[in-house]
Amino acid sequence: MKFELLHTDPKSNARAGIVTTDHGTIQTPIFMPVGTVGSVKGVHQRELKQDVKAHIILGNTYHLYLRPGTEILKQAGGLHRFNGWDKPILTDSGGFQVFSLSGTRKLKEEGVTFRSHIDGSKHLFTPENVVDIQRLIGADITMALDECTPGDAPYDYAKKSMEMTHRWLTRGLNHFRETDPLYGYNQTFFPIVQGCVYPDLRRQSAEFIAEQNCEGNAIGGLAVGEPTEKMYEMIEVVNEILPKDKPRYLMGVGTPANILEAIERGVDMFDCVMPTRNGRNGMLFTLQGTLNMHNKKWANDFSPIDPDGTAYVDTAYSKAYLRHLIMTGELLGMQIASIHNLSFYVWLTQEARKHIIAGDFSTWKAAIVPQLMRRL
RNA sequence: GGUGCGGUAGUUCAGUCGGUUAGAAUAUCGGCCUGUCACGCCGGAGGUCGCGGGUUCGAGUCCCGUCCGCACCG
Repeated sequence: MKFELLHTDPKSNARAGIVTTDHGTIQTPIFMPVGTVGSVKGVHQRELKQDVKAHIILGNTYHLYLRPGTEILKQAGGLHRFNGWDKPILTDSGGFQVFSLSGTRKLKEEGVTFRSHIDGSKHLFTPENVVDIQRLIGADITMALDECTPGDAPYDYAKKSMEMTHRWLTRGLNHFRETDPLYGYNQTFFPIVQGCVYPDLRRQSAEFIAEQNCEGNAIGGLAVGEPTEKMYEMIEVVNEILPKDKPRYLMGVGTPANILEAIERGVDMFDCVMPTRNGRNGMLFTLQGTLNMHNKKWANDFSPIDPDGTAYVDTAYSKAYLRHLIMTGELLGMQIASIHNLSFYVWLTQEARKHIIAGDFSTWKAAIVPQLMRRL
């Protein structure tokens, strides 16, 4: 993997760059659609390319390991061959599941024991075997196993957790460097900054992560319950330390406004389930603000879903029709909403990129953030 | 015409031996969702218990009448 930094905004830390992988390039800043089990829910690969214009999608180690399992993925020749997506893929390590499945897991120095949410069976994830699984999945960008601490974790817990995440990182990275890709193209490995909402821990973590000299770095443990301003503050603290010549990936964030604020603070890559999950649940993100398609006021609004939108669905269908589909639980409604939201998210990051290159990012951002936060 | 069963929220239905403010599902209205256990979750509103009498301290519940629906028998 290679990263080329093209422009930095003179008035902020916003950057435009290009990540090059063996499966193609990624124009940063970029939003990456989440495809947990090897599918971006409700959106097929052709739409991801033609409408959403995704540069890269995610998969999840925990979910893919449980189903279909590594044996099938190996037989398939990796996830790209399995799901027909020939552009870059990034896999999360399962670190988020350490957080989200906290009711059914046990943390130890060795790793984390999960109880499968599907059949209750027990599985051990270690920093090393998570590398092995991601080798088998064949993601272009793999992630270290971390503990994503909740936003309200006490200082002592956050510190201990961060230190373990660092020890896990050393083990995972060593194992990654000792092993080879399986399918004839390169893979890379991103470490993850933790430290909760505590600036000194975040600095300490960012310094440790920066020392590893990986090809890209991630910021984790944010948007997990802490106030939004704390999140922005932590991004600033961390990005003062993370190397400028490597891409920075803010994991799991966020709303359109969150993303622009993070871009302004020097983040290059994002992923979030919001555009797909909230889309399936009837929420639309647009440049004018968010719409709840459940609201009665759209029932007879025959105007296009999003007149400013760039996707086919934005003008092909009316709000009234989309509301009808959502209210009747039609799969097509979820598909249209997902395609619209993902298109908007990718468009938004690419628009940010254009403004960074043009040199007017900050004024553009300041003008549209209040719009994005409106509720229509 | 007779007999039986039924009539409770917009809809489909629970409702104990007669006992506090008649419940559920669904629909509807509104909210939530941040490295997906998530086509999910939370909440609001919605009732002259077909109608009219009666018994009772108290009736959706028991009795009488009546209307409507369904089934069966003439």
